[in-house]
Amino acid sequence: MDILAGLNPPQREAAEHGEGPALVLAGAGSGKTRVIAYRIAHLAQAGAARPENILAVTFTNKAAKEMRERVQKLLYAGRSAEPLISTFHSFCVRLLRREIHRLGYKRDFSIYDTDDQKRLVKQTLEEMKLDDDELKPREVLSRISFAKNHGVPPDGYATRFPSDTAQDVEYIYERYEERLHGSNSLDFDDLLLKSVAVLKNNPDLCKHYSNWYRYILVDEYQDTNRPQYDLLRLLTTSHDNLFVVGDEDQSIYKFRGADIGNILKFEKDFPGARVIRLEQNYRSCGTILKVAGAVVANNTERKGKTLWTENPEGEKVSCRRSDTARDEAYMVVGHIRRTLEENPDARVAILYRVGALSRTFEDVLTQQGIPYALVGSVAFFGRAEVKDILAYLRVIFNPEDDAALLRIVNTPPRGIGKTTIDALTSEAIGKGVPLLRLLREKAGDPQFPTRSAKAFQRFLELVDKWTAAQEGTPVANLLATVIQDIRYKEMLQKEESSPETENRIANVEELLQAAAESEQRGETVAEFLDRASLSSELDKLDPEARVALMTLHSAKGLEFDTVFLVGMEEGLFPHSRSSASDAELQEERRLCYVGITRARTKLFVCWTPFRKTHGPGAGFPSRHSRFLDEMPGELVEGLDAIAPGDENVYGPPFPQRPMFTGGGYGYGQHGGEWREDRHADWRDRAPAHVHAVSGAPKPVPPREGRDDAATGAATANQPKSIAELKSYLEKMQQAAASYRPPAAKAAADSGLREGMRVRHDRFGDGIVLRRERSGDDYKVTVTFSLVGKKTLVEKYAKLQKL
DNA sequence: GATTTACGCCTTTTT
DNA sequence: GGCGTAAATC
Repeated sequence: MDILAGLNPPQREAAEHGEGPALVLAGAGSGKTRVIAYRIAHLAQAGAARPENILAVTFTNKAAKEMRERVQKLLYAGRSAEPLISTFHSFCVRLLRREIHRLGYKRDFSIYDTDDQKRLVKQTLEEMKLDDDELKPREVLSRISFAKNHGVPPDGYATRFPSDTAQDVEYIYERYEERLHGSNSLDFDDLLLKSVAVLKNNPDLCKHYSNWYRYILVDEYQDTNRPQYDLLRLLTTSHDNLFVVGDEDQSIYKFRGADIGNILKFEKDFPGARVIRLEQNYRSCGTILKVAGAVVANNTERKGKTLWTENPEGEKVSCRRSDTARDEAYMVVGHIRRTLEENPDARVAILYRVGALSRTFEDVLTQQGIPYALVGSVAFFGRAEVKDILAYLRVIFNPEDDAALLRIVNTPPRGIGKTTIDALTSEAIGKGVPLLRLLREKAGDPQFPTRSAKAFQRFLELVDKWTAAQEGTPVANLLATVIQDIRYKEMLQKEESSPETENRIANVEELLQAAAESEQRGETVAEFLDRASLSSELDKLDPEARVALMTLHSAKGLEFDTVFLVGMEEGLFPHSRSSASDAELQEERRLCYVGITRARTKLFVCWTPFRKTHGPGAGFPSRHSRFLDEMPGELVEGLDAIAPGDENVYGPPFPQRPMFTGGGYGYGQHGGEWREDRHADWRDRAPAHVHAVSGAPKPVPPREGRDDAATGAATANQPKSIAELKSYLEKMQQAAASYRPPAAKAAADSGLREGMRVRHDRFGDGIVLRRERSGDDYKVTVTFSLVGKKTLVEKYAKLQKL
């Protein structure tokens, strides 16, 4: 059977490509996963390579899993050997578990997550007696990560990246690396870097792996970073059968070190590379594709390709302006409701730039009883209770894992307090000795305070007991013993008794279940821990879910019938923190492109001038996203709500500026020049744009070229007349008035009394237990039938009397 | 040393 | 309105 029969000519050309490098430029929805899967199957079936000599790398577990399933469908099931299809990170872990001893680590190394990393940096900061106002752990970490990924060792840091804090960072970086190594642990970056190092330092080993993996395929090549690139180079030392698939227009991980240059210069890096373009899109309607193309055409950093489709043109894209974020949510959910009524099998997604936007949509969906799947909250393995238990396992497995030990040494509380820990930690660091070993010394040290020593002894006895039992005990049983010994569930119950507790206990149970399943699959403890470290929330997105909520980043690679792109506002999208340079702006635009191209048949783009950022009172109107301006007016219905007017009525167009976080933004006129003024009140200035002007919708005039000024493309959204300006101002004022927190009224007298039955948006129905003054507001304690007792601030709770 | 309360910050994106 | 850390209190 010709397994390639279902492919179009360029897809087929790619799948049949023989030896040598190849670059497949695959536009959104052009079937790139398909091409990789078919190529793997083809290589194996045509006898070019044995399956086990094929390596395919992806970025997410989800993509790897999908790929595996597709390949399995194409090849006969039940082969003894299978191609290795894995993420970069799991491939590296696999490699390192075998080879890391060559770098002076033990094979039982731990993988530090962000929490662990932060803890480490924080300790060093404390030790240095530095205000963490000056240097935030997160910032330090990202600078360290940046240095590591650019091959800059600690002692070269300050010279290479001079700044007033560079010396401090260099010092922290140095300690950080020392302690990581001292804990026999690797951080995320290390997984790649150490893999590269081990291959680089051992040419024979490198050759061995390169010989083994005769054919290497890479998905999402545009997202590779420098170490990933280095790794691929090393793995291709004895051949150049590197087949990469990517789309420069979907490169959205620069902040994480992805280097779009890798895909742009592939042909230079791998001379003789065959380049294949996949430009036929099988996913979206013509209109959606054109809109996406028009937006991304504003980017300069691209190889350029034009997607086309045989799909119908479809409906116009709909642009919706709402008065508030809540209205936006109601509007979107209303559409979803109708969509699902028409077609219960439809798959719908709400996509946003920042995760914080999900809440309002969750509220409204819950309220209306529409089930949804949220990607990106706290992942299962990120839950505190799960991490606690796993930390126990980590310590048993790698006794040098200080970060894990610090996490569990007083969880549950066993009388080993912060002061004691701090003292011991600095001593351990000073001596360069793992914390657990120091604990052992102290437990037997007669000079040490007996109370603490006793506590240590009890703790160590447990650890020793588990360590002894580890061999030959199934992980799940081991974990069950741990949980019992430390009375973990009891601790959870003691902490708080609410539905949340049950949830936590359920999570602990689920972890045991996961351990048992892992065991059944024949995985080792290490493999179980590795999977926990490398898994993410996206991996378990229910593909059956009708409504999915996620960030634009998470949405890459997915597709939906209907997509709502919400929060299309300047400052939010493009995000203010990503609008400083043209390169960042281009990345935001690619993100927008990714969002648009997720939609199969219908796309909504939504915005509101009044999105409450944080806390009440910061209500400055925001401008609609410039990406809306970049969409062709004739393909988008509803754009006229942001009606452009005559260009010259009120002088030059207002410059577009990012929104500044922290205090709203505004523009004030000073000395005849528009400039940013964070404190300018919007009422004091002419509006930057007009919307919802009654009647006279005017098509958006064609935009000619781009204004490449540093401030971004200036657009013409001017009020058309004084009358319109007035009505605009009135609208704004009305909106602002209704925008005040309900507090003002509530504080006067909400009429709430103890014993009353009330309803809460999220918590459901309940009874007021207590109501007491607090400042110029009331605090109410309510027992909800669903979630139990909660104390709420009346002005925020928006309780409805029943 | 542990628990409770207050405050300040938040909002990039994540293998 | 939530979360995490710092300060206050037992």
